[in-house]
Amino acid sequence: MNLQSFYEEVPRHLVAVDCIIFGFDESKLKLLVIERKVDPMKGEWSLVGGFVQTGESIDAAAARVLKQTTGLENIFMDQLHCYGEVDRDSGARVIAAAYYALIRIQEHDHQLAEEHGAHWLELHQMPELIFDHSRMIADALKRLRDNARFHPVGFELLPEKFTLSQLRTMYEEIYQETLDKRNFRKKILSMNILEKLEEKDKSTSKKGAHLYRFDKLQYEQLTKKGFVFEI
Amino acid sequence: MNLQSFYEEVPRHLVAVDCIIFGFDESKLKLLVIERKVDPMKGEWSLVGGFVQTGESIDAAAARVLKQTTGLENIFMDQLHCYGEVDRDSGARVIAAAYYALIRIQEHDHQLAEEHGAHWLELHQMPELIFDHSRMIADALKRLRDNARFHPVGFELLPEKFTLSQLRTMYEEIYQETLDKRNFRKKILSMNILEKLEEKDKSTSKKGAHLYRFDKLQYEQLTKKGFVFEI
DNA sequence: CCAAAAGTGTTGCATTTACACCCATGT
DNA sequence: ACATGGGTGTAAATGCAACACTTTTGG
Repeated sequence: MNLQSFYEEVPRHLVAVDCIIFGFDESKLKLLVIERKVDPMKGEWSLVGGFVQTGESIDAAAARVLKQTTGLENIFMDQLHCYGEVDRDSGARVIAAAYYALIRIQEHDHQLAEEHGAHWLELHQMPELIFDHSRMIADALKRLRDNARFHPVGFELLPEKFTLSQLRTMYEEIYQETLDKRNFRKKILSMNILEKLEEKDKSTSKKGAHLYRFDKLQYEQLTKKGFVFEI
Repeated sequence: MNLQSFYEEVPRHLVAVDCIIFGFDESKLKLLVIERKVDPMKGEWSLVGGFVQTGESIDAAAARVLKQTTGLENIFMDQLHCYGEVDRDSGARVIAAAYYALIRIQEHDHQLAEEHGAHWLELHQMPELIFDHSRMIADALKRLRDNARFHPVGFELLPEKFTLSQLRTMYEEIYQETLDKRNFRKKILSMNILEKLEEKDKSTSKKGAHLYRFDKLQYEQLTKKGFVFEI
């Protein structure tokens, strides 16, 4: 068998990417889903997705799909899982690599999203989605929870400057449990990975809450010395 | 655009599976690697792999590849990651889903493995492998460590009956750190997920060490009640 | 002046770590 | 009788969870 035939005898497959895009809007964890515009399943709820092109890495395909619907680039995005059941897509045999992304919901291109039929829905009011997309969402949520516990990825969901209340609320949303205000503060501040700003956010109280910024550089320094983030 | 053309316009890809097969041989964590028998890279070290066939799920393809080289079925196997860089395989554009498996090294078909040019190599004397296979191994090891910390997957590497010393040695191998004998015993026994057998293993000491068996059913019961395994 | 969110410490309890000697037995 | 790995308990330190009041200020 020569080199040529070794690869040529092998069947080829459609490969798609699907994106589970998380956003945090004030106090709620939300997902970007679209009304599907193509058959099969036209009009049904779906994740945003697309096919991997020739000469395009699957990571690049996922980034492209994300940009198409949100206008955003250089976003936190991680491969979730590759779904390869033969009949998972009712239109054809499609292997799907799912990616989950954490974006700052405020910063995305609302108009672009609207043009694509995209909607931000809260997690607990998610409708049934096509194919195995509901399963993907369940898997992504589990992954987000696992990941956010030991890595400071949550900050990707918040504006650059945030209050400790916002931060705590975000974690409460992710884990669906209330966190003690004092213990949370103590823990997160003791990590020394937040930069306290002079500015205050007065939008939610008369007194105003200090704004903080995640100090990524400092986090990386500490990590090298053995520090492990944990919520 | 009709349904037919929607899928037909899309490029198709070769999809491979590669298996990172871990085994624990007495006291060492090992990996099954082969001397590649086809071009390109014939004769180089490689993970065992194969192409996803038409009508075959990617999980099934991985299970098939595992069986081909070890003779084993119904093995703990988890998808690691899908590697999709365009140039990762120098022979053609191939998207690879990597799986990692934990097997009881004693139970595999040695002869079959040998026929496939397979060798068990210790982790820290692993040669350079083709393509991105070394990267896959690094990722798999990290995943094994993450997974074994909170899930009782380590038992998949041990014989059905094992001593606490074997169990501890296995974790020491996985994490490359020594564990206190008494504290380890205390912790693992307090979980109530091990069944103590009457039998003793006298192969490593005059006195003989009690054999234990992982009680999977019990573990699942406890898990339902909120128990979380942790080493 | 009052409503509403921000900010602040202490204590008991549980968990984790460190650590050293006796036991059983085959040779 | 002795060498070898198996098996056992306690005390100190650390980390974690529970808990309530004061501060600020815009309206």
